[in-house]
Amino acid sequence: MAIAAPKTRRGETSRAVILGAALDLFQERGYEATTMRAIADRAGVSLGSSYHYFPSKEHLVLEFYRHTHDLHAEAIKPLLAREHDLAARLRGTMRAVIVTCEPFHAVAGSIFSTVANPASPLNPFGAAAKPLRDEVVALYGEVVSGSDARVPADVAEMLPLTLWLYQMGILYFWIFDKSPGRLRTLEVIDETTELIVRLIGLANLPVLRGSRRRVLSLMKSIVDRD
Amino acid sequence: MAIAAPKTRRGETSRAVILGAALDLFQERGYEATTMRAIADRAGVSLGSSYHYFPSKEHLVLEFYRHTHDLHAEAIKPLLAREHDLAARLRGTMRAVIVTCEPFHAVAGSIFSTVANPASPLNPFGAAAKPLRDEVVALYGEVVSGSDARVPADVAEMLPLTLWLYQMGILYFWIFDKSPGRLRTLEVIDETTELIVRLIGLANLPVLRGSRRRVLSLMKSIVDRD
DNA sequence: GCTCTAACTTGAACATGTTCAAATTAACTG
DNA sequence: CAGTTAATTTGAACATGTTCAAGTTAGAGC
Repeated sequence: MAIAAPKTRRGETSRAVILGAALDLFQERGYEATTMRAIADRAGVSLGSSYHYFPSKEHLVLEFYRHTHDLHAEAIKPLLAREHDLAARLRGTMRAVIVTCEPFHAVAGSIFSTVANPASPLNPFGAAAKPLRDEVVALYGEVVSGSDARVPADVAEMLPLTLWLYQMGILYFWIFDKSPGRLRTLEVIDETTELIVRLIGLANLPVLRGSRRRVLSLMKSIVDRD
Repeated sequence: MAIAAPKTRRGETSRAVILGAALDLFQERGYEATTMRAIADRAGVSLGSSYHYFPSKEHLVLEFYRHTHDLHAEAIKPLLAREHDLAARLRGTMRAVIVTCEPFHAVAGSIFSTVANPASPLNPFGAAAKPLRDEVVALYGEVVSGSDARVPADVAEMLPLTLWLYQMGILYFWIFDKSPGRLRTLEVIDETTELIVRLIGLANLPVLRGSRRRVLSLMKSIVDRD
């Protein structure tokens, strides 16, 4: 059920032109208001041709995801190279998510819900999304490992995955955010990233050690089971 | 955009019979596989008639929500009357959620995603869902207030809302749970409810007081803003 | 250059959520 | 009981995601 890879140069061109049209239209009109016929028209191909490359309208969303992830990863490269304070790295990374996704704010809601469906092949927890999910988790791994913070090994193991979840939470908040310049979300990012880093620092307190072990082993069992 | 209330006895009957057919079919075939035509057929009315009472297929879901909430509230009454230990109350309440929703497990995925859409009138954070949301939050308020746990006032204020969110998280986990008898989710409930209660107990620790204040004021500002 | 095959393209056809103008029903008024 | 009106009911029509059988193209092998 994977997206069929083009086998010829003509195919590659068609695929690219369809995807480009889709991304444009999603941005212009939103996900639901963009019809497959409109995408085909804009791309200059027939309706059926679109379905040759993308099994469904939803599958175009996965490409949309990849597109924004690539933009995001590119955007934070300088930050990750320069900055070594964990709070600053995390804050910068999250801010960049928001900034990168801003052009798609209007679309994001319907996309989010489309993708939240566990039956959807595009569900972030599912198999089809694994390559991209792994990339995103790895990116957060780099945010942590490239910092000078001393993170206990058991925490460090689960942290990237946790931050990936955290990013989804922030994105869901951002979808609802109607404040000018999405300042509200930026405030929440500043506040929560600092809290997260502080909490990591507290994880070594003797009183918290028991709970921490339980939280981590619970998370581990959930991840491993799937 | 609210659901049109019937004005005559005939109307009441029609509405009830349509809703009943929808709930049955959702259970039998799932949300997506249930067509509006099938609902109308089963109810013995015409397609257009269904739309007279329910503006969209999604609106039928809200009724579905209310239905399960009522079942749930009824199911935990004895527990809440008898038990006063917070952990036990919370555990029992969450277990009852899963048990109550079990017949709808197959449907729950698509419903969840439908409802997760911020543009949907049924979004749990939106206006249309407010009456039901308030009821659910109030129920968790009772879970807390009826217990003998000593909860700091500022924590107690945000706790019901937090538990409502927690319930949604558990439900999302449950949707993915394919273990026999949904035992996996029950385990997670047992583990997390205990962690929550323990965390509440820790909230008074001097080292945590600062973070606690910040978390709570952040949550408060988010809730008040909306 | 010819043939063959796989890749690609096409548009009609289908299913389903939704809309709407017209028809029907029931209840109230005189 | 006749007339009026509002509620209800109907089914045809529309838009859009998706499928598919048939047609077209381009490149590999000879």
